[in-house]
Amino acid sequence: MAALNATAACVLGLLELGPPPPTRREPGPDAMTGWQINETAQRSLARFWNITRSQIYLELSRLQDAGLVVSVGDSGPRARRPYRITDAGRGAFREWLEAWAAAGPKDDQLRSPLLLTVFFGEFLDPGVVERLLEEYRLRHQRMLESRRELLKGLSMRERDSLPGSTLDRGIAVHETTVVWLDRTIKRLKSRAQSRRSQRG
Amino acid sequence: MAALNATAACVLGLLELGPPPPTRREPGPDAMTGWQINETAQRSLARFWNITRSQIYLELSRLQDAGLVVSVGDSGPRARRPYRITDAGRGAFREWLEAWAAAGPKDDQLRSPLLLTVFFGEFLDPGVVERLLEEYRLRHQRMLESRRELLKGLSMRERDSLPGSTLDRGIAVHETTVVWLDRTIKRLKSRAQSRRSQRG
DNA sequence: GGCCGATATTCCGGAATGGACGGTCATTGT
DNA sequence: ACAATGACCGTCCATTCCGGAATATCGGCC
Repeated sequence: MAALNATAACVLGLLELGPPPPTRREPGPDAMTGWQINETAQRSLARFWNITRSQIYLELSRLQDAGLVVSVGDSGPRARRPYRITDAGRGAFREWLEAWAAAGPKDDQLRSPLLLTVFFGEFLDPGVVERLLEEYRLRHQRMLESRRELLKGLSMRERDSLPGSTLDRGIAVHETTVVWLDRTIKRLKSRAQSRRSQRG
Repeated sequence: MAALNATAACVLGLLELGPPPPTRREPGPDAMTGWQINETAQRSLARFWNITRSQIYLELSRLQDAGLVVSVGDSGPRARRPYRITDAGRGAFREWLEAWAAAGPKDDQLRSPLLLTVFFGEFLDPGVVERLLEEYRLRHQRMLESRRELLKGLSMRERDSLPGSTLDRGIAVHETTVVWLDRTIKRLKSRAQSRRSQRG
């Protein structure tokens, strides 16, 4: 059987973790629809591992062909189709995860619109850059707060768990970003200042 | 003319910035080969905006078709083909950049093997996770140092420039990561500890 | 003069992206 | 009762992105 790709592995992983208890809706025990998988992914994984809906659905049908998930019969209302992970699926996921870990550390791949804009910022009007950075600051501040709320809602046990640590790191990065944005905005302003005084 | 994609825009931007003076080789003034563009990108952009060699070459020939770059005649030794940005290219880049900035803030897209492993870490042997995190720590520590070196090599003016700020942020993020890794490793160890004492 | 490693480009298959599209169901207003 | 609206849910598509294989040229070294 062909090796899993990252999205397929994540789908399996999320299925194995099962639907989050609070949101748990009809789709029987430990079954999730593509839509639910996507929602869950967006709330957890997506912060550090991008995933798209279309790819999730694609992988779900491939995983079904490979017998790693099964579509549970009662498709309920609408066209939604809940899937459950099989034993073969659990095995494949473990295998993938072990190979993944054994492959050793790999660099992050990032696409940061913020950093790209700053990098090419000298070609833009300083005022435009400054306004944009202020907007980013606000945005990161908000995210920071919302994630702190999230952390508050966790039990001690959850906070110390490995998935909990990923939240920790999100918070740290947002904090760092806000501080860095403040510094960068200040620099921009002082440069504008000195340019004005040179001219005047 | 069709809108530029991100890679095409980056190629134009890098061409406009021109080859870095120290490495400057034959390819006439302000001309760069695909290879050089890629090298430059990997040293600067790539930290926060992923780019692949194959896409660079693809976009170069498209940009040439669109008249935004020209291939300068003297292809020198080997099959290498230097390109220079045209006035139309400069215009297109400015346009793209302004539209990009005007579109407002956008979230980063990240693919972090480290975070993904931690997220699914409960399915792995704790020892394996711990070793892996140690390796990541070492790696980030090294990157941190190399980027600090880079910063030291910059003039005051360069350090305060917008591209210089992106370096700043890289340093901040690596620092944060090392601290977070230490914390996470410590937690892992203490969990192993308490599990052992429960059993014993 | 032949081999090797660095330079340089091309090509390809698969994965990822983002948005458009088309249905279905629940609610709400009339 | 019925229409309209909007939230659900899944599919599809064009394009971009990714990584590595294949290829070819050159410089230096024995």
